[in-house]
Amino acid sequence: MTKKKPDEFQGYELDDHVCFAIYKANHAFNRFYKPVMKELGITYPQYITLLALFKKDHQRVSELGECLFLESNTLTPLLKRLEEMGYISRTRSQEDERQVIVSLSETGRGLSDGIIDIQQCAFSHLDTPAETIRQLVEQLNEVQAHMIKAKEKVSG
Amino acid sequence: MTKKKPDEFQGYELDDHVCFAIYKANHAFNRFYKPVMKELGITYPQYITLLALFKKDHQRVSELGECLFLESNTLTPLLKRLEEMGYISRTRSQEDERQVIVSLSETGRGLSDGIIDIQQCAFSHLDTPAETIRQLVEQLNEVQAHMIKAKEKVSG
DNA sequence: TCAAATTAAATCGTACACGATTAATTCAAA
DNA sequence: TTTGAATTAATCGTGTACGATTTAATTTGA
Repeated sequence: MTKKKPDEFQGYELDDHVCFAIYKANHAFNRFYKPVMKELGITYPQYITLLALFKKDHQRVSELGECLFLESNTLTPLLKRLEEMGYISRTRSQEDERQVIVSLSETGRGLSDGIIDIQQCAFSHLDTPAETIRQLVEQLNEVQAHMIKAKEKVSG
Repeated sequence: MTKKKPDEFQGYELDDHVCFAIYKANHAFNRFYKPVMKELGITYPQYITLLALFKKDHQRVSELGECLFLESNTLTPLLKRLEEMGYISRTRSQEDERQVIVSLSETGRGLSDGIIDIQQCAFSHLDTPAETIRQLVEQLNEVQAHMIKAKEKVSG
């Protein structure tokens, strides 16, 4: 019986801390962006989705899903809300009626100004050298890649 | 008119990438842990909650909320599910009837063995030197702290 | 050519997240 | 001591997430 008792349980410190540190940081970004995005009338996931459309307009639902790591079960209702608010349009492709093309409306494009201001604000508050942030992003992407591989190995 | 047009929109690269990198890494951990936790009959948030209880048993709901960054509106239903499954008990405090004390059951404590194995598996798949991970965690905690401060300044 | 396999999105059920409100208890000040 | 403020959970409504299934359109192969 080499297992620790619950009262002494610390978990495997490092992984425990990485996953929890990421959980906390993600929480913090959510909580920062949520109220400021509310002033634009959108949620944080809707903001992330719009960013993807700012970068590349007229994407299919599955294309958007690939870059956001979401599927139609999550995206469809989210996109319907953005459509109801008039920020995007959803139209069936002519060539392939199965595909739905998501496009920014004029109003939707107009959100980019407010979003730029908010991003600038967030970045300035990070108060961290650009190079440090660049390295952090690189490391996070590595961790992400490793965990995706881990998932494939462990549970398909 | 110095603002970029949507087609050229890149956002403020660094913040954009940090928040998105964290979003993606969090996703990856979620997707790794979800199926393996399912074999134990629990969800990822329930796993995080149990970790907090392994570290300190008999916490109040608000105490748990502080370390998990969650409030009763999220925790109450989650804890009720853990109680229904027999992993914890929820009892009103004798001294202060407003407080609910959350305690691990024998079965709940028994989960720690399986959880240790899973954490070991996750950590080994990270395939990264301990010191590197330690630094990453530190940086993430700094980013988190900065964003919490940013939120306070920007939207109370 | 036309039925079977494949693909894309939508739908459904369950479980978080969270702002806002409510209910019950305790504390505190007049 | 008694009313009003403060505290603690719980409740409610909306919006993600996601596994599993369904529907509709396209592709493939006999």
